[in-house]
Amino acid sequence: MPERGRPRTFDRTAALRHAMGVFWVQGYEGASISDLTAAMGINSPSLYAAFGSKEALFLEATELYTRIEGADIWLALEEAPTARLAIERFLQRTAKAYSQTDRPQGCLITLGALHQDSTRGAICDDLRRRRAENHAALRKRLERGVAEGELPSGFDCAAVATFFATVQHGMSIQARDGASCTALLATVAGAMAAWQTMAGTGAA
Amino acid sequence: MPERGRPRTFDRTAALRHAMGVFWVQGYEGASISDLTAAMGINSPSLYAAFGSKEALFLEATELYTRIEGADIWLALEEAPTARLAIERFLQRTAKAYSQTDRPQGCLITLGALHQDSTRGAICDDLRRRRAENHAALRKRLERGVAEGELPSGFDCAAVATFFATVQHGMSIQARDGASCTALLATVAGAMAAWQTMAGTGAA
DNA sequence: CCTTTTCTGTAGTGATCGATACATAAATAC
DNA sequence: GTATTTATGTATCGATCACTACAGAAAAGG
Repeated sequence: MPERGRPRTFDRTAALRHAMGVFWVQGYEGASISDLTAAMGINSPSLYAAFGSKEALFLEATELYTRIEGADIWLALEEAPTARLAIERFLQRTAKAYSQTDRPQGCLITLGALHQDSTRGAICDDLRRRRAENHAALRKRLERGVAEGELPSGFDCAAVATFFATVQHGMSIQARDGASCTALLATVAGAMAAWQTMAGTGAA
Repeated sequence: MPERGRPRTFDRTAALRHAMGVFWVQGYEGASISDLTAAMGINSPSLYAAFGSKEALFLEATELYTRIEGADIWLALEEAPTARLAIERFLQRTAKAYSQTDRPQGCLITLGALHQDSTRGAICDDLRRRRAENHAALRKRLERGVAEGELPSGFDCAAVATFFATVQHGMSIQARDGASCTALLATVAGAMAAWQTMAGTGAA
């Protein structure tokens, strides 16, 4: 525990939260160091001393985002008694969260860095990994549904997880285009309309 | 027809096509003038003389994209005999087009500029307008289905159009993450699984 | 006290951003 | 021919990019 030296005069976590907000609105490459330091209330040397680089700051911001903003959505998967309810509540919470007007619309993980270029492969890789984790969480919940007899044994959990993950990704773009919670819930209803067909026939 | 003056030494349309490819891969702000001129085989003064500005070049590139790359997908809507087949073929052509390996994955209109900032409001507005046009095309095809008796009179065409547009947007991100055509077709199957439920109950 | 360690603000670094000035080249108009 | 018009290549422009050198300030260790 390094208590030596001049103590930091700003709240590191609060600054990180502000940086997360900037990345959320503007994306990785759209957020300049000036934007970040202005929002964080510090000068650039403090940013580099505390976080290392813009890239490292972004990675910490996505980690915070996953923990703070994303947790509630994904908790729905575990808590719901059936796979069907789990998916439905997961999408409904997504609709609500993505359209809140007191924060940026859509998802930082989905929209943060879609265009790979030479300098930010690590950023894209990190976001892709997180998106893959989300897909895996959906698939595992569906597999639990199969194991518990709610879904037929031939159910293609991976394909259905891809479908619902794709819907969620699309909702990020709809939300970024200004879609209301009501509009997003209409999409959720559409996605859930697929459930009975898929659950009945063994999917896909 | 201005035949006066020194004639242009490059093919304007071919250069525009190359610029479109750069914007498609890297997005609006990810594509630098250097990237563009290198791909177009010209120097920056020629770019500005022929296209005016980076912003104007992008707008022309999206227009070309809509006309060349997007036409085939949207033609499916008009040609198919039923609304159901129209939507299904529309999504299937999307799956194929977005996953082609001889061009960038996903859609330029969807992925080109998702982060609004002060300098590129016109770009975002243009892409949003094109996305809105796509939504309107889907809605109109569904309304035709209602008019022709294929769909019930209470069918919520706008909401269902939103659902399928959202799926298509999500497919852009999946494709950008490396999803194969097969994987995208699984998502299409999922989306179409919703059809019979929506068509039977009056949707949403 | 003095040294060490760490943070802070000022003021930059070289690189690259989008966009141009300028002289020259190549066409038409007369 | 000369004048006019437009395109081209070189060589930038000021602004901003991500990042940092440096000196002073504020703490602990001795």
